[in-house]
Amino acid sequence: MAERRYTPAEIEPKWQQLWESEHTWEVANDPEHPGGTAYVLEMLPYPSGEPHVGHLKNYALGDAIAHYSRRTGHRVLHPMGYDAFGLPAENNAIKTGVHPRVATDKSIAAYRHWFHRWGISIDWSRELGTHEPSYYRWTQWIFLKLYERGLAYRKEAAVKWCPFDQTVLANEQVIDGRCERCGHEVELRQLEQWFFRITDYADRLLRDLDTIDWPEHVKVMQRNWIGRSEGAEVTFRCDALDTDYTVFTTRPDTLFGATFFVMAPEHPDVFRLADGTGREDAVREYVNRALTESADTRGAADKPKTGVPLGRTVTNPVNGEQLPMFVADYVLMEYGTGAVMGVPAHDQRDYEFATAFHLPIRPVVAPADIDDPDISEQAFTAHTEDERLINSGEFSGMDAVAGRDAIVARLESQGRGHASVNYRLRDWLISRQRYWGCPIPIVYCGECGMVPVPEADLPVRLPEIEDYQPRGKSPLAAAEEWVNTPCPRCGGPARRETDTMDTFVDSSWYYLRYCDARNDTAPWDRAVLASWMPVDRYIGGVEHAILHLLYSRFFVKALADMELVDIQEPFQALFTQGMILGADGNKMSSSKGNVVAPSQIVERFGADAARCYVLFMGPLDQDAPWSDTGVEGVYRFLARLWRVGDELAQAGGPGPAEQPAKPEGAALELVRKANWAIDKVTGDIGGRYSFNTAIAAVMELVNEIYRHTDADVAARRFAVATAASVVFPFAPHLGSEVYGLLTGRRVWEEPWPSADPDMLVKPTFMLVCQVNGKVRDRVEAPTGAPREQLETLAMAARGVQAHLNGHQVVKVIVVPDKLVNIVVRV
RNA sequence: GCGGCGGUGGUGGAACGGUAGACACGGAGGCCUCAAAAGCCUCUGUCCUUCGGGACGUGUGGGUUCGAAUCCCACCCGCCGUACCA
Repeated sequence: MAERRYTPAEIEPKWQQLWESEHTWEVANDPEHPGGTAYVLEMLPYPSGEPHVGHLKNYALGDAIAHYSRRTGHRVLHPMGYDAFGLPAENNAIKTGVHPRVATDKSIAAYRHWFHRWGISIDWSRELGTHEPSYYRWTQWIFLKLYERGLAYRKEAAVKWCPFDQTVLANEQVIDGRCERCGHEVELRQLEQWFFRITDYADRLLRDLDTIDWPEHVKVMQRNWIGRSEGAEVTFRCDALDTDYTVFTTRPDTLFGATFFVMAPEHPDVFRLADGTGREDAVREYVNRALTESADTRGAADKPKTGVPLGRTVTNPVNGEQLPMFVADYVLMEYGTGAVMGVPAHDQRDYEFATAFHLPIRPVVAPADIDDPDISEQAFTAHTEDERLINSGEFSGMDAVAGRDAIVARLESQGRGHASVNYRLRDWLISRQRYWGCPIPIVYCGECGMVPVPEADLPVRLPEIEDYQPRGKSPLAAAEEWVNTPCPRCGGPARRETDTMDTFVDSSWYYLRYCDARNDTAPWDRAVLASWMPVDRYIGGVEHAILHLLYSRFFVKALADMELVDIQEPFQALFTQGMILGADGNKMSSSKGNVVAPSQIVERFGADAARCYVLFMGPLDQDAPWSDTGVEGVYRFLARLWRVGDELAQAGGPGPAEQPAKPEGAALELVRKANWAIDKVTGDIGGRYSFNTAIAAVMELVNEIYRHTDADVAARRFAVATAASVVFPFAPHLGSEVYGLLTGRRVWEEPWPSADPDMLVKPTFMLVCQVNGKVRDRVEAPTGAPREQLETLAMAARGVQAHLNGHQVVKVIVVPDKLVNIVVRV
C-alpha cells in the first residue's frame, strides 16, 4: 500500500468550501432567542497589501475563542470588515494616479481570500468596508447626531499640522512632536477645524474603566492620557492692565509661597502685557524663538530654565504681594490656563527658574518636626503624613490638608478662586484636509451660515476627482460641481465642507454596525444591538490602547446619552496580543529583511500548522520571535495526529469513538490521558487564554497514543477522536478531518467534551519523599491514603533512610496525594 | 523622572507556596533504507561520580516558611508607555 501522507493542501480547501457553501458560521439576529450569546471580535484590519503574520495571530486567536464559545453552547457573533479609508491608499494614489478605491478594494480582496484560506469562522453575511457609502452614510448620521447635541463643533484653534501629509492631526496622533504616520515634525497652525467634545466625557471615561475587564496596563495608559488632577483655580489680578489671570494649581496649600508668575509664550496676552514696559523687544524675541523651536528641543527634560520678565506684576490674592510676571517656555499653553504661579520652594521646575533668575524661595509647608525644610539643593516636594503650613499668615500651623481647604474656602468667599479639576485630555480634532475619508455632512450658506445636511440626503458621497495632491486644503475643494450645492435650508447658493473625517471616526462604531449590518433604514435596530452588545471578547494589538479604544468608548457613551444604545461600554473584556518579531528578535520590517509572509507558511505547511504555531509560540500577550523550525515542529505534531487517525479509519471506518466502558492496562492509561487532556485544554482556553499550554497538552496526548500502540482499538479511537475534538479550535480543518474520518460526524456540531471525573484520578500516585525539603526518594502510594500511612511509607523509603541516619526527627509535613517532608535536626 | 511589564537550559517557553525545566526547537546516538527524504525510538540544565548516587542551579543580596522561580524588603539589568501636565 502506498504511504499516505498528511496533505493540508487537499484537506483544508475541502472544509473551507463546505463551510462557505453551507454558511456554517452565519448567525441570525433574533433578540428573542434564549440561551447565551457571545460577541467575539478582533480589531478590524486596515487593508494594505496582504495580511501579515500579526493578522494571522490576531484572527487565529479570536477564532479559537469563537469556536470554543460555540461548542460550549453560545450563539456566537464573529464578523469581519475593513477599515478602508486612510492615508496610505491615498498617498499611493498621489504617486500612481490610480484611485485609492482601486488599491483598497484589491487589498480587501486579498484579505478576504486569506481569511477564507486560513479557515477563520467568519459570518460573511455581515462583512463591511468603512469606505462603502452604505457604511459611511451612518458615520455621517452619527456626526449629525453629535452635532445636534453640541458634541461636534467647529472652532479656530492652534492645531497640530503635518507639513508632509498636509493635514491637521489629533493630539493622540502626535508622538514626541512628530506625525505618527510619516514621522515629520508637526507645526502649529491657527485653523478653523471640527472637534468632538470628548472632554465632556473625561470623568466617565476615567470612572468606567473600573467596570470593564481590561489589562491593567491599558487602563493605566488611558488614565494617564485623561490625566485628571484635583486642585484649584486661583485668580491673580494685574492692576496695570486691569485684567484677571487665572491659574490652575494642584497645590493651593502653597499659595503663600508664590514669588513670581509665569505665562506660556503662546499666551495671547504676552505682547499686550509687555507693551509700554520697555521689554517689548526682549519679549518678542523670546516668544518668536520659543515658537519656532521644535517640540523635541523645547521639551528636553534637562533643558535649563529660560524666560524673560514682562515688566508687570500680579497681586497674590491671599496676601496682596506683588509678584513679578515672566514669559517662559516651560509653561505650556495647552495645559491648564497657560499661566502658572511660581512656588519655587515646592515645585522643582519653579525652583530651577527661581534659582536662574535670583527670585526668592520661601518654604510654606514643612513636616511636623522640622521648622525649616531643606531647600538648599532642590524644592521640597515630598508629602509626609503630618506636614503643616508655615509662613502662611493666619493659616500657619494648620495641617496641610486642612490648610489647603481653608485657603480655597477663603478664595472662594472672595471670588478669587475655587476647587477645580483639570484634565490633560483635549477635544478630539477630527477634520483632515485629505481626500480618502468620510465627507463631513455640513454645508456653508452665505445666508444661513453652517447648515447640517438633512438625514434624507445622506450619504454625502465622496466625489470623483483627478488630482489627489493635498495643497494645504482638502483635494475635495477642487471638485467644484460637488462643492457648490444649494443650501438645504434656503435653497440659495452654498458650499460643502471639504474636509474629511479622521479615519478613527469610522472605526469608532463599526462593531455596532456588525450587529445589524444590512439595515438600510437605520444604523442599527436598538433591540438587535442590545441582544449582542457589548462585545464580550475584543482582541487586538496594544498599539490601539489609547486612540481607538478611547474614541470607541466615547462614542458609546455619547450614543447612550442620546438613547440610541443601551450600554455604557463597548468592549467588556479586552485582550491585547503581543507582537510576532522577526527570527532575529527585531520588529519585522522590510528594511531588516526579517519579514515572514504568512502566505508562504500556509502554502508549505497548511493553515492549521500556521495557526497552531502562532498560538504555540508562547503566552499570547507577549512578544515572541518567529522560528521556521518551530512551525515545522507543529506541522509534525499535526501530521502525527492525522496519520494515526487515518490508520484507525482505514482499519475500522467511521464508527463509534466513545470512551470505552471498562478499559484496562494500556487502554486505561490512554483513556486517562485523553481525559486529562480534555480537562487541561478546557481550563487553558476557558479560564485564561493559555493556548500554548493547551496545544502542548494535545501534543502530550498524541505522544501517548504513539507510546501505547498496544492499547485496544476502542481506546485508541477514543483517544484520537478526543485529540481531534479538542485541537479543533486551533486547527479546525485537521480537527474536522480526523474527527470525521473516525466518527462520520462534524466536530463543530458536537458539544465540547467534558472530562470523566473518574478518569482524572489514578488509584496510585508517586509520593515525593523529602528530608529537610530536599527530594530523597519517590515511592508508589495509594491515592487518598491517610496521612499516617503516607508518613510510614516515606519513613521506610530507601533514599529517606539514607539521609535520616540517626538524626532526630523534629516534625513531619504531609501533603495528601503529593508529598511528605521529614524535618530532622542535624 | 514617573507608571507598567519582565529576567528560568544552547533557544521559545512550563511550573494552585510542594518533584524546577512540561511541550517544542536545536543537538547527540540508534532503527528503517542500496541511498536519501520522510518516519520511528533513546538521550540531552551544569559539575562531580567508585555509575549506587552526590553537589549546584530560576538576575543579585537579604527575609518569611518544614519547603520559595512563586510571597516580602533592598538593589541590578532589559523592554514598553509617558513626560517641563503646574
